Formats: sequence, structure tokens, C-alpha cells
Amino acid sequence: MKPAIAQRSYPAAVDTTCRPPASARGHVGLQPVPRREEEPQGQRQRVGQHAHIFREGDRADRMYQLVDGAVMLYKLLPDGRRQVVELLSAGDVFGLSALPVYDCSAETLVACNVIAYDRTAVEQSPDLLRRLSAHVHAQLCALHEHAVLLGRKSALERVATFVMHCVPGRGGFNCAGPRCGGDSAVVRLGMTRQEIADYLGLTLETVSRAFSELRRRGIIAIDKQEEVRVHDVCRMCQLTGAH
Amino acid sequence: MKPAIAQRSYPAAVDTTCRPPASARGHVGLQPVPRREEEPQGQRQRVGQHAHIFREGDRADRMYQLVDGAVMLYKLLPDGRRQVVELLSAGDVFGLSALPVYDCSAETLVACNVIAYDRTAVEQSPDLLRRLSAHVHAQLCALHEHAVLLGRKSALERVATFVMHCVPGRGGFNCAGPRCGGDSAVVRLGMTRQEIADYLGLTLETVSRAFSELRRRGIIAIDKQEEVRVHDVCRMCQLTGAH
DNA sequence: CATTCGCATTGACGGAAGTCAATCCCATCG
DNA sequence: CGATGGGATTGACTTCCGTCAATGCGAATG
Repeated sequence: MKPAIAQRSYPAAVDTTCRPPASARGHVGLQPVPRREEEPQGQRQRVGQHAHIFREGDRADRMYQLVDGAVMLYKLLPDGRRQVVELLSAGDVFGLSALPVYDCSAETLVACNVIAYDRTAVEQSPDLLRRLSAHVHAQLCALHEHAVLLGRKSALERVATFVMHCVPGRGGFNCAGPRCGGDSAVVRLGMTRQEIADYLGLTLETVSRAFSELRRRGIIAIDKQEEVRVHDVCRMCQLTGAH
Repeated sequence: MKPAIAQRSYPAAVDTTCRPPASARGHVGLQPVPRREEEPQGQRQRVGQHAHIFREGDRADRMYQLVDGAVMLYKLLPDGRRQVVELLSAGDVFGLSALPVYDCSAETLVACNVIAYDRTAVEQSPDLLRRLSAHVHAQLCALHEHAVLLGRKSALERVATFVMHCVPGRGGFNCAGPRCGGDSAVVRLGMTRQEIADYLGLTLETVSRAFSELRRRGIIAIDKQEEVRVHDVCRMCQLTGAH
């Protein structure tokens, strides 16, 4: 009956609005920080690690831009399956919604600084809107790319893509640069296997096996569990399926 | 070696820019239509069925809004795997890109009317930008929802979700309305099994089997291959995984 | 009417990835 | 230092879905 695709499930959402359980780690971590004049109508805030900035179903009266750190946006199915729908880094915009409520939850992966804007203020400031739009368009492209990953890539390709995505110079999937030499790189993942799995549409076991397979092939070494040394960036790049 | 996930593949893209083959059905179908004054800086155009409006890798100097009809946006992997990343209907915006080239291809499913805007014109018209933003935000939510489908749903759930998405009154996944009575509905899919498969991250055989399974369970009847009669909308809704 | 062509359906089979469960590896802490 | 616990790894088994191939079906065409 229940699909075998269910993966490791999260505590079931309590009601039909898909609000995640309050038992999730971390809690409100928003701390107002003295207003900075560079951000005209926004309010700069500091958020602790593993804290929720908002949850699916909350009233969407504010939107955010990430100054530094990393945030993940995720959605839950009522039976507890989770999908991380976006990974955000500095500059990215989140909390936009066409509806009066947020369509997903936002949780920090590390301590972050964000700028919070009133939703109405954004709509009334053409300048602000234009600046944010550029970021939104980039995120649309990233979502398209991620749909390809989720819909068409094998587990190994997904993990390889994810690792490449974490390589500093080559972030954002544009790893087809002219000099794709066999140089190495060290990558900090900053996410647990479970979080990676929920981002890649896999289970944590499959993610772990993929890492082991990459290690077995001599493409990576796993130094400190969260730290991956990519021996041959070029070979890794070819495993992503995009080249 | 080659992942078993490769599915039925399309003619391999010719170069590293992932430009789809010119052999794809349909061709340039843009026909300028007399300027209408309701659309300040846009140019209204008619596009034939199965025509490409732009292709992945083309210079992204224009963006579009769909007036009526249906368009699909897709991306190709170099080995020919295809993923339809968005299905667009009236009002939706497409052709935005953070890069100077389009990140995906746009092909009409039926004859359409579109409004084409110069990219620069949009960026300089606050009013236009604001109006389009609302649609973009809705599309972001749709992409999030689709990521959940691709990452976490079974084949049957994917197909059920797709069919529900086509039910007129309940489009856009908001099928949890108060009166979810056992009423029936007739749905025009307007896509081949292969196109549906490429949208849902499946193969056409799996899509076909899912339809057969739904028929076997008495939930739908397939009248004219493209026309599905949903006997019990409520039961169908429960199969989507979202309820 | 018979042919053809594109698409859909169905079956048999295999493999990639999910499930369940045991073990391992650190980091933290009493 | 040993105990504890959260995460990661690995193995055995299962299953969903992809692959390959045969057949069906309706529309268009000669």
C-alpha cells in the first residue's frame, strides 16, 4: 500500500496545512541587530544554527535575503517524507510567495545573517524589486537544474553533482570551465547525510554508498566526515552527467 | 556503466551548450500580430503548435508571457535524457534568465498567443516588473511542489498528481477544497505519454502502467487516449500523496 | 479496403535504489 | 577513562521502475 519510495520519514505533520512538528531541532533564532543604513527598508537579523526562520503555512508577511551563511528550504508530505527544495547561499532571496502563507519551511544550516523586508515594502519599491528580481531569476535556473537532477540523474550522478556544487570556485553547476585540469579541491559539506539525501531525493544509505563508491574509485577521500577531498575535479565533473 | 536511469533518450545534443537537435518536431512558429494597446511595451505574437519559441543556449534577449495555450520548458542532458522543468499556462512568465542565454528550451504544446518583451525594457519598467513578479513567485511555488513530486513521490502518485493538476477547477495542486465530494471530471491531457513521462521523471511505459492501474482500480476511464474521465476526484486526490 | 505510421499498452526480466538491521566511528561528558 | 549517543557505514534482502520487445489501436493515406 504505502509506496516503497517513502524513505526514512519524519514525524508526521500534524494537520492538513503540512506544518512541520515543533519537535524539530532548533527554534526561533531571530535576533534583531542594529539597523544598518546600507539596507534601506530591510532589517538585518542574525539567526543561529539549525533554527527555523519560518515554517510552511505561516503567514508570509516578510521576505528575506541571505547575507551570509546557508539556509535550506524544505517541504513535507503529510506522511513525513521530506524534500529539500532549495539550498541558499549569500545573496539568495527567499520567503516570496504567491499565497498569503509560505509554501515551504526555511531552516538555517549554519549561523546566518539575513535581511528581512516587509512584503508590502518590497512591492512598493521598484528599486528593491529590481535588485531582488535578478536573484530570483538565478534561483529559477537553479530550480530547473535541480529538476533535471531529481528527474533524470542516477544516485551517483546526484551525489557527484552535489559535491561539485560545493566546490567553491565551481559552484552553481558551471564547472565546464576552460581549464578543467585534474586539480584537487577540499569541500565542506555542512550537511548531514540525511539532509543531503532529502535534497537529492535519495535515502541517507544511498548517499553514503555513493560516497563510498567515489572513494573506492579513488576520486575522493573523506577526511573528517563532513570534509571531502576531491582528488580529480575533472573526473568528478564527468560523473555529474552534465558533461 | 551507463546508468539504468537513462530512460528513453533523445538524439544526443550536438555540442556542449546542450542545444537540442534541429530535428525536433516543429520549428520557428512565431508570427507577429498587430500591436495591441493593452500591452504597453510587449509585442503580441501567435505561435503554432509544437513550435520552439527559444532553445537552451540561445541569446536571452527577450522574455515572454503566455496569454493562452500551453508551453513546456525542458532541459536536455548531453546523453539525450530530457526533463520537462515547467508546464506553463495563461499568465505564466518564461524566458527569464540570470545568464545571457536561456537555461532551457520552450516548446508549445498547442497553438499559443504570447507577449514578447525586450529584456531591457522589463528591467526599466517598474510597473511591468511588479506585475510579472507576482507570476514568477507563483511559479517558484510550483517548482517547489514539483521538486517534491520528483524527489519523493512514487510513479502512481506522480501520475495522480499530474491528472489532478489538469482538472480545471483544481489546478495548481490546491485540491484540498472544503467540498471534496466524489464528483467526477473530464480531463484533457494535451500531452503524449512521453511528454508526461519527461515531466514526471518517469518512462512512458511507467506512465502508461500507472494509467492502467488507475483504470483497473476504477478511479478513471480513458475515453479517447488524451481524454481521461476521473470518476472519483476525491479518491484520486488521496493518491497524490499530498492528502 | 489494406497499408502505414505514430503512439499506447502489456509482458518478461533485470538492476538501481529503498528497507531493515547490525556495526562502526567519533565527539561529548560524567 | 569508559559510557553514551548521534551520525555514518555496510550488508542482506526486497521492490519499484527502467529496459527490451511484442502487440494493439486509431488516424491518415493511397
